[in-house]
Amino acid sequence: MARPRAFDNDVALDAAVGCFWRRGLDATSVRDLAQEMGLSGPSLYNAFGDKRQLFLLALERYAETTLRQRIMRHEAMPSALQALTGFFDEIIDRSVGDPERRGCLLINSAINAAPHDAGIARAVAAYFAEIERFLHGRVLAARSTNEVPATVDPRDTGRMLLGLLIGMRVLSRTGASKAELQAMLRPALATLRSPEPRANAH
Amino acid sequence: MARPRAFDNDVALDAAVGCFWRRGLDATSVRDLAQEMGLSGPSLYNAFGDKRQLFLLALERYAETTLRQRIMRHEAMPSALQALTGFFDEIIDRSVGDPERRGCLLINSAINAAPHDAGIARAVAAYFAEIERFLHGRVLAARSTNEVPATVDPRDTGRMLLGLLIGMRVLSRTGASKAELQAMLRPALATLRSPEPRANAH
DNA sequence: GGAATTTTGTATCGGTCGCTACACAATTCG
DNA sequence: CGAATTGTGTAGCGACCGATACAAAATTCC
Repeated sequence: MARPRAFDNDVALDAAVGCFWRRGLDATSVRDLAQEMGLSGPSLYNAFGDKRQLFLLALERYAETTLRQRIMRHEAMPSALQALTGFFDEIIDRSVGDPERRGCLLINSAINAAPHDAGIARAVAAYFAEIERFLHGRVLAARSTNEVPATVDPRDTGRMLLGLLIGMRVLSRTGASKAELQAMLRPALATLRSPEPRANAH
Repeated sequence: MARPRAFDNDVALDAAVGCFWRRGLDATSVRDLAQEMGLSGPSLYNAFGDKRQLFLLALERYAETTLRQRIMRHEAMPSALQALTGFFDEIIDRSVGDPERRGCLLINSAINAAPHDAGIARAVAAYFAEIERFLHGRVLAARSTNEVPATVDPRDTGRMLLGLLIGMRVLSRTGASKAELQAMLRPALATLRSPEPRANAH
């Protein structure tokens, strides 16, 4: 009923995700965004509202294409314990495999956008809660199948793994090596695997 | 041999630390800094160089007055295990006790300043290394006095605790409660205290 | 083919950014 | 008391910021 758009919405959003991921909300200018998204000034405002709304849309796009997709893929695995280890292994690989060392957009946003904006803070907290729900759920599932001993507290352990995940992502942004990331994960996973050495020693 | 300065250097630096701590390097303007530090424009440049140099000085001031002071205080404790638990307890208290939820300046800087500035990245990595050295050293000391079993790997565990510390600081910036921070720490410290249940069960 | 509607590109708005030129004030040395 | 040196305050530099006015272009409905 009117002139059609000359760009693909999701492709443009992915480009915006890349900008915010690299430089954060404040350090990314609307001109940077427009250029990287392949559209010019007013088209951006016409399609995505102002810069803050575009940021929120980019956060949701990131959560959908990166976070939830990864969670669902690992929740479908038969072994809950392998889902946890595979989840972290994949994050390590993605972290050190990124030559730009962007870390995680959600975690970056928790630091540099959330404190000044209650709406962004609420969104980021909700995404964190999704991660924690996954971790907690997998620990719970692994316990129910005796992959993990009953002495492991699912809620506390889920939170610990979330904290460790965040720490790994921050350190990966400052250039931590794959070996360092694997090392810091090892004691935490060892807790899950064999907190009672006598039980599975042979 | 000339006109004396009308302000105290450290007092002004502490004010700069507060600015950068709350809002980060990019989001803090030189005008904000000058006002909060109680001096006007050119005096700031005359005394501290440009904004980036002031930021590096503020990082060092923060490390000296907050980080190293806390590390030395806990390294002086007779029990290395209590030094670790006390270190984390204090950080939890400081985190939830801060009404502005500023988190940790070093960690905030790792996210929003380090990626675009190799010098800042190097400084932040060095401060992280100081924390890791403390954590690693205390685990090592606790192991040598059998406060912690020999099965605990000091290097891996030190790195894990550093990652967990970072995660806690990030989550504290988004408004995590004291109970949540304590919960995520619990499984990690439990690993240190009793990784072999049969040994100290009674 | 118009009328209506939406997108696109140019040019630009007021505001803020980091930073500094310049004149003036305050101190030490002779 | 000058002379020399350093800190301070006013004013303003060019550059960039987020956001928009406006007209031309491209589509659908009739």
